[in-house]
Amino acid sequence: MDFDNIDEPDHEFEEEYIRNPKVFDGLNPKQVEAVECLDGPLLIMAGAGSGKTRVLTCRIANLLAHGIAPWNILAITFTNKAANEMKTRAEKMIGEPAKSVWLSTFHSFCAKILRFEIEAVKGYSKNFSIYSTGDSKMVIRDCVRELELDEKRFSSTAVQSRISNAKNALLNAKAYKNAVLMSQVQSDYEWAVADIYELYEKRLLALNAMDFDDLLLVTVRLFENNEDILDQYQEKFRYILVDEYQDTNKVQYRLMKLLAAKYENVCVVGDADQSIYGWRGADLNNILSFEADYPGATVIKLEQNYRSTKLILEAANAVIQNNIYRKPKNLWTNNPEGEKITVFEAFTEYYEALKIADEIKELKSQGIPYSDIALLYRINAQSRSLEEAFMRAGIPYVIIGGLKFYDRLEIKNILAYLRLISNPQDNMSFKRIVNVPKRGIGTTTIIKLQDFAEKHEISIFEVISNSWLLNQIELTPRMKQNIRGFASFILDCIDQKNKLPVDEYIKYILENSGYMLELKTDQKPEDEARIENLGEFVNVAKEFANQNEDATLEDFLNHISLISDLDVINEDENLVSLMTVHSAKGLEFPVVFITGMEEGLFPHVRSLMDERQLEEERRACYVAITRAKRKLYITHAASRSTFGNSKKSDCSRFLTEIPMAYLDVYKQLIDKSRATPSFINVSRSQMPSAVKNIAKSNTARSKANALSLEAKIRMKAAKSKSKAEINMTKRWKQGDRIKHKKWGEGIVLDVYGLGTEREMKVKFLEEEVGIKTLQLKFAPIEKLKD
DNA sequence: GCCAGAGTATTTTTT
DNA sequence: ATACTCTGGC
Repeated sequence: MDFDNIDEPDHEFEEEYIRNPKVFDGLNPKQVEAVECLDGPLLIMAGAGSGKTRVLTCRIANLLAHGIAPWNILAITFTNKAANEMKTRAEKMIGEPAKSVWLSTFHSFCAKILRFEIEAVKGYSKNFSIYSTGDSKMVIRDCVRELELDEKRFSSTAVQSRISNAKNALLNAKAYKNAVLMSQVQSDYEWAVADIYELYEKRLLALNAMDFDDLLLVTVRLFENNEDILDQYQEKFRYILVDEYQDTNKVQYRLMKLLAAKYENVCVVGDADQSIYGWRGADLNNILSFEADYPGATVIKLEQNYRSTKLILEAANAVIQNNIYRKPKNLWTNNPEGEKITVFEAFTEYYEALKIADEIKELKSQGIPYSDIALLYRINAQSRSLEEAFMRAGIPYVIIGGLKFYDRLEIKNILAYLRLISNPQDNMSFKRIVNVPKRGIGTTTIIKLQDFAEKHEISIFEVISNSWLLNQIELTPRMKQNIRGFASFILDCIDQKNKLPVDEYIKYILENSGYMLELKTDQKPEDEARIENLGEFVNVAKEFANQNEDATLEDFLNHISLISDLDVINEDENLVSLMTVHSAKGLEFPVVFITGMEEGLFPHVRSLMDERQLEEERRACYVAITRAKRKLYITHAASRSTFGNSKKSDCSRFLTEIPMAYLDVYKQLIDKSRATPSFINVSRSQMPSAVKNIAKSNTARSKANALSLEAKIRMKAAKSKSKAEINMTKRWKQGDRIKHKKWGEGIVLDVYGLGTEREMKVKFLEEEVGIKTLQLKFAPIEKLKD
């Protein structure tokens, strides 16, 4: 393989653009334009691999070069990974001042603001706890129980997602209740959810805790209700950059809108084709209506891809073209053509994994390091079979995301200690560790304490740390002794707080609580790993303490609550990376395997019913393909087992959307005598006669699939045509400018529905008209030229 | 209060 | 297939 020049960008830019060679070095004209445009609203439409991060980093550098103070710049990303990446790159380029730029995720940005300003929000104090999804589910479960609702019907997962959606749409419990009241279909389910939400909201407040969504929601409320505070931050963040803007939801949109309102120096970067977070409220309209939002905004398109080979990029384009709700664009590359995409079709996921492991060993022997290779899958559960095969083959790997750091029991426990110490109101944390290690304080006792605390509207910890209160409760003297022992330990810890560096402090807690001792003495098989993980946790704390010298316990908790995995990808370690397609966003690898390319898995079953969701799946597939720089593998299994029983599965429609000419297809042969599965090439060029028939049927099937898909699209078009209205024959798409007889000019935000039911959402320029939904068969509209 | 064994939901994607 | 919750006996 000859890819040596693949990372080298064009040097065609004009001399006059070069002011600061450091800032503009190696950028193409479009990129330079983006880096140069510092003032006013700016939308950068950055295709996959078009050097987006680089442009953002250079733009920050350029702001600094123009004398803008680093603390006046706010850069928001979606994941910690992206934030870290940009931080490192900025520091490399700019040095020390880069450290003073506020560069963080939406969530940690809000957490930071709230630690400063929370006093302005009624009911919260600055040592509030941040609850992960798991924590908040527990609170919800308690609420459901208290309301005596059916726990099966109102599972914490289902309710939590409803509440989360509501919060992402800027609805608090009261607003949600109103929305249910106003809606035509008032299901009893929604009513109950509204009740749960109300109680949940109340509970969190009493616990002095926020869930992830609250961080954003409360910050928005804070700014909305306190003009002076908002003004202060508008002044502070005079320059704002938002990455992955296509993934912002309503709350995030509002937050940015508020912060940018004064100076409008807001630069957003995104790619509508890479929007894959619709399920958590991401609203494509945010990016599509940016120009309408900020009249006079500059728009720059970055369409040159520096990442992938021509063939990979073409394959990605071929797939994404099947999306109907999409603005066409032209992503191109100067990179070499590259190798064909290799496709493996195995019998089962077991063989699929085995074959991949085999191939990776082969790549390794060709001199490709493990760290150049990534395995992508649609759902986390797929990682298991892959892991097994890797372990057997002795291939070192790392799973990115997935098993979350704070989801491990021992980490949850030590975090609960820290949270209780920091925020004694936090009853959830209290309950988690009051009997870890075993202190003889069981559920019955805890319920007694909790009932008493609730009756007097105080926290459980307040009850047990006060002998007089404790004596009001009927308990055996022995039990009281146990409880007092626990209380005095926590009080002692509170006393010690911030006297030691966090890592030392954690060690102190682990030793003196007796938790470590219990893990060491109990001969449970999993304890060894738990001790190791706790050791790792101490290391993380140490790292944190070293980097943030006078950081408090709260700062540490803040940091740790918002980190999903042990983010720091050890780049020096030579490991194959395993991750979901979603967590691969923003990353790139020389060699990529996309696994489980099957109908029902990718696209996932739950998206098959809805066209919009299916298109989101296709975008996810587009993201997956465009992660690959040089070599792409796509694998699928003819049968896959879920919940223990195996089911036949067809190859993914997305795979059939890639022209056969780009593919090199291998099928598994029936050969039970071998330990390793054997595969045979069935691509037309070198087809052995023995398998010709298989290959034929395979090709025929692909063609049939492709045909039927095309036919479907044509049918849709025909259907709309048959209704003869002028509007229906036109191809309306997002971003079109239109004129309405009554409401004047507007921008199409969304077109959906089929045939005569086809509708579109339009944002009209006239302020009081706002956003309307129009039925295409009736609406008196005409298209305006761009 | 504790534990073992039965019973059950779980699998979309993340901060 | 596995991880979590619930139950009943000690």
